[in-house]
This record gives sequence, C-alpha cells and structure tokens, in this order.
Amino acid sequence: MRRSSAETKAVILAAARERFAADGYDKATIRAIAADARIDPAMVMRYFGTKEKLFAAAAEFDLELPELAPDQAGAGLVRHFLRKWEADEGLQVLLRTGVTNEAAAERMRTIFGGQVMPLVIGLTGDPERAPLRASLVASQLLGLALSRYILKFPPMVAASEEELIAWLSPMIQRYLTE
Amino acid sequence: MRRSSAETKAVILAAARERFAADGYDKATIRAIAADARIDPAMVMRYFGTKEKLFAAAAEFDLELPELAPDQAGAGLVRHFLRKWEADEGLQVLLRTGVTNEAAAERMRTIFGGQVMPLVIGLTGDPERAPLRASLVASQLLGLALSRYILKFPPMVAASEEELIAWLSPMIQRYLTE
DNA sequence: TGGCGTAGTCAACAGATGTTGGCCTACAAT
DNA sequence: ATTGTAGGCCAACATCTGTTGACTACGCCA
Repeated sequence: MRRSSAETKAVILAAARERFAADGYDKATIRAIAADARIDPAMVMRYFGTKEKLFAAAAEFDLELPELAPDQAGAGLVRHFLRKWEADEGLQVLLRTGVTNEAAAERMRTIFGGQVMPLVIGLTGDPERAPLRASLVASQLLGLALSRYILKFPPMVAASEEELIAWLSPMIQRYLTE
Repeated sequence: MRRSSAETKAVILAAARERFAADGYDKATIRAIAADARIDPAMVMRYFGTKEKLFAAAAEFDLELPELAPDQAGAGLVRHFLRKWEADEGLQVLLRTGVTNEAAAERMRTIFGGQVMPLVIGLTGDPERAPLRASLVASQLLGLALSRYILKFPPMVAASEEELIAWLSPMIQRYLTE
C-alpha cells in the first residue's frame, strides 16, 4: 500500500504513453509497460481493464489549434504542429498505431478533419473545397512528422524548426487559402 | 508434388506481399499468409527460412523514377508516385512496416534519399540543399500516401488522380527547384 | 489491539506465434 | 516394378501474449 490509487494509475499511463509512442500498439506489451512502471502486469489490468482501454487512455489527444491571423496561418500551423508533436506523446502514439489499426486511424480522421476544417472555413469562407484543403494540410503536416520523427530522414532531422517553417509554411498557406 | 518449387515460392511471396501490405509486419502472421496461399505454414519456412527473410523478399521495391522534363518534374513525380503505389504493393508494405520497424525505415531512407536526391541535383545543380529538398519532396509524397491510402481521409480518397496532381505538383515543383 | 479495505504480488490459464523435425506421397528415371 | 527425390503435410515445441483469480501485506480506524 505504498502509493495512492491515482498516483499508480498516472505512473502506468505515463509508461504506456511512452511505450505506445515508441513501439506502436502491438509491440508495446502490457508486461513491458508494467516493467517500466515497476509494477506487476496485473495492476495494469486492474486499473485499465483491458489493453485496448489503456491504449484509448494513452491516445487521448487534442490538437488545440490556436487562433491564427489569416496571413500567418501557414507558419503558425507548422510551428504549432512541431511543438505539439514534441510536447505531447499522444500524436506520436496515434501515428505509430494508426498505420495498422483502424480505430486509431479513425481517431486521426476525426482529429484532423474536425479541427483543421473549421480553420479552413474560417479563412476561406468556402465550405465546398474546405474538406480537401484541410486534408491536404493534414497530409503535408503528417508527412513532415513521418519523415522527421518516425522514418528519421537525416536532412529532416537536422533541419531547425525555423528552417522547416520557412520551407513548409508557404505550401500550407497555399493549401489553406489559395 | 503438384506445383514446381518456383511456382509455390511465387504463390507464397504474392500472398505475403498482400498480407504485409494490408496488415503490417506483426499482424501479418505466417499462418495467415500460408492460409492465403493454401499451403502449410511449414512450407513458408522451407522456402524463405524465416519470417524476416520472407519480409525482406516481400519488401523488395524500386521507385523506378523516369526521366522528367525540368518544368514538369513536379507533376510527373506525383503521377508516377500515385501509379506506383497502386501498381506495386512493395511501397505499401514498406510504409505500413517502416513506422514500427527500424529495418524497414532504413530501407525507406535509402530508397527515397538515394533515388530522389539525384533527381534534385540534376534539376538544380545545387548539391548543398539537395538532401533537404529531396526529403521535403519525400515528406509530401509520403504524406499523400499516408492520408489517402493508409489513414483514408475521405476527401483524399474521393479526389481524382488529376485533382491531386493539380494540387500537389506546384508544391513539389517548388521543393524541387525554387 | 484487532480487523478491514485496498495496493500489490504470484502463478497460472488459454490462445497465438515462429519454428522444427519427421513422415507421407506423387512423380520420374532406372 | 523399384526406388530415389522433392514437394507437401502434420504434430509438436518453446515462447510470448492478454488476462484472471487467489493470495499477501500494509496502514488506517475503531
């Protein structure tokens, strides 16, 4: 009876986020997560019931898009996305898993569709092409994350945040408004 | 003694490509591949030795970039990439697996770095920024594949090939030359 | 001090997975 | 007809997986 229930749950969740982010759903085993949390695997089940529920908790994520001035939306989006990626493991969890898991893919669709599209509509006032525009923005941003953080293309890893913003923001801006 | 050795090997390989492309490395089990090929799992081992070797064979892939006129390199690249994706399961296998498997990620790096970079150098004659340019092109193309074929963002799925080329090619062109 | 609730552990289960070795069987050459 | 070879199958293995239920030990409250 060392820690409180809430503490232990938080420790498990943190370990799970790390493992899921690093290894994806299948390779992130309950036993490995439990070992990271220095806890018996049975505890994980006690607190989260099932691996899927644990994953659902670990993949909790919100893009939290800020208000963006129309002429700087591109740069703002890229910067926000890069920082979000590095600060919140949730996005990494989702991308690593969404590639082979339909439930996670669905979450990606709702997150990016649901949050980027309103931004586009606000900027263009053109609801008809907004879905495609939003998807194009998402595709570029996810391509960025994929090549920089997952596949680790050396030039993308070496590039500074400002450099990447300089390259990407005009493209995003065009997808958004042009 | 129905089929010849080479025939069976080809049947297994075809089934493996499909499974790896659809499910990724972990979920594509030897037993499932064998069932698709209507063959005993032991046969898979006999012909390919190990699951990793089978994967290596299934992930054999070449981008086969064509010669491209400098002013149409962007459009040509996007068109070629889209068709390549749909015709050759190798790319899909690599992307589905590269996200959680370092060996596959390394292959992606060499394929895209090794084949897109010469194209960029040929177009710009600027070897210094070519690696980053090539990576940016790759990031956009992979983002396209990810959102259209893997995550299946509805607007990306619904868009026609020509529509996508129209949107993406100016961006790729700018990454390549501007 | 005694007991109760709850954090934590242990051991085991059932199923799946990669992998192995032995066995069978059909064909072709002798 | 015999036999050798090679394609194919079966059953089993060791291991790993998520998951479960019984058991232990601590610390609070009466």
